[in-house]
Amino acid sequence: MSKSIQSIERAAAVLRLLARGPGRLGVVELAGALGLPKGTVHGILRTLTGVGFVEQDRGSGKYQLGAALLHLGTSFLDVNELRSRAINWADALASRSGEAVRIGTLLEGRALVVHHVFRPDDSLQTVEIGQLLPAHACALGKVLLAYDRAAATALGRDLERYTQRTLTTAAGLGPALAQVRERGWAADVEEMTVGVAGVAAAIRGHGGLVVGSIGISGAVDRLCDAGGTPRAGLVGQVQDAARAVSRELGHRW
Amino acid sequence: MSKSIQSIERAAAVLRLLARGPGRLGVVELAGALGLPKGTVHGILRTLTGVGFVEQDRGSGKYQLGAALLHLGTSFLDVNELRSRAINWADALASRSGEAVRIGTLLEGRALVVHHVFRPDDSLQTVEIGQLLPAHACALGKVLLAYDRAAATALGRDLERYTQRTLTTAAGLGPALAQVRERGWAADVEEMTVGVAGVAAAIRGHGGLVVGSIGISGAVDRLCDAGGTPRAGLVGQVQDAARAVSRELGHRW
DNA sequence: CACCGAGGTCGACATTGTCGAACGCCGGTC
DNA sequence: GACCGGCGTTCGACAATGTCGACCTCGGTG
Repeated sequence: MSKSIQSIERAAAVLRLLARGPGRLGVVELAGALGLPKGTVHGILRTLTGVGFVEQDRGSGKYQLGAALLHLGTSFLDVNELRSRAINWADALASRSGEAVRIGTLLEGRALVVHHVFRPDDSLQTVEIGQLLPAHACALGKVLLAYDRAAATALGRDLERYTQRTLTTAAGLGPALAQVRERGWAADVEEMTVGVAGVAAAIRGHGGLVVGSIGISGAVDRLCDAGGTPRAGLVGQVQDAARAVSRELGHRW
Repeated sequence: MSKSIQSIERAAAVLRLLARGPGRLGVVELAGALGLPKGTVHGILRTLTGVGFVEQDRGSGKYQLGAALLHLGTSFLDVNELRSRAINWADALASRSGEAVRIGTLLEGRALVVHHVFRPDDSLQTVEIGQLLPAHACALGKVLLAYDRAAATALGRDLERYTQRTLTTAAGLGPALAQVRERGWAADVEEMTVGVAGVAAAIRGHGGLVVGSIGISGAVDRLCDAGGTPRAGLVGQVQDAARAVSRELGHRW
């Protein structure tokens, strides 16, 4: 691959920083984070503001993400083949299992939620589409890591801890991923949130490459038996759904 | 405002084209639409692919939007003040009125849905957050146009027709917007979809500037009386909600 | 099998973005 | 209330940078 266009890469880096940072950021903060002169960063921000990707807060003068990105994001959902092919199967899995279903794909070493079906009861739930989950602490992400060696090694040694049970070392995660490959499914039991567990399996595309993952998540005592192991019936349902989506994407078993 | 950075503007134009076009687009299609040599467009696409804003379909070689945009879009929702301040009031309006609630803001002359609360029953409904609605054919959009002369004039004379009742001329829309300003609320009765009506009112920010709109939409026979006029009670509820959000944003009445 | 059109590459050119210094503004502080 | 420091912003000279069109490779087609 030849050279990339510098200014566009920098603009993308600015947007990524604004997405990560909790709120608004100033010119000098961004310049510091990127190691660029503030004049340069200001020019990028001016342009991004012009196209609606960034908005400036009047008064504080700081910058935040702009509305145009929201439309781009949902437009992505419209054309994303993984999602559109999987929607029906996700609905079916949700009603059969009685749990919330999510579909994930790998983005920058984390699991991006591209689809989300609520648990089929009337409880309060929020849409999680577009969220980035820590790959090492959820079933959805473990599946993705298990079949993407590059992403798994790029995570580094020390992983962020969310609960007592989070796998926080490469040494601990490696065997877990091997087990995922062996069994064909992944689980997370209170590794990200206390009281919550998940089960997921891989979705494969044309050439057998893993392009995403589908899984359920919910209260530990519904998903797992007394020993803390995911119920076999649910695991089977998840695997069936993953296979069905894979077949729909053109993968031959 | 000084000069903007050319390559970033072009990259944004590419993304906008990809978002508009229903599916994937090729290098030459994009180059043709932008009036640029294809070598240049290819360089932009290569860079956008590198940062994850664009994905290339293996096999066809065509390009589509990338996953990174989804996360940026939802990150925008997290920091958007209009949305975060309005969420509680939107929920309240939905349960009081019994209808679906949407909050909109102006983007490129159309109404961008930044929040959406389902109608409080168990019917099948899809999330509309991120959608761009035609401003001239929905209550949400009419409110925004009524208080933004620049956007209203930029629409041009001939507007797209969706139903028999769509206002398709500037001559027809002008008085309608004047009426919105006068009454303080807007309505659309089967102007975008047959059988569906909507009512909306303006949300004002700090300085009294209109920053968005909030409204309900649903079946005509629920929202309107026999004469096809929105029920006064519902109009009042929408106006109350709009006022409440405005107050929360710092607007003094 | 030649042809067309697709996506992709390459290198010379000068346009284009970069950079650092200087400006104006605001809010603190002494 | 004069000062200072920090912010976002502007400006212009320089050269690094992206642009552009010709060229390449590959599939599908008549």
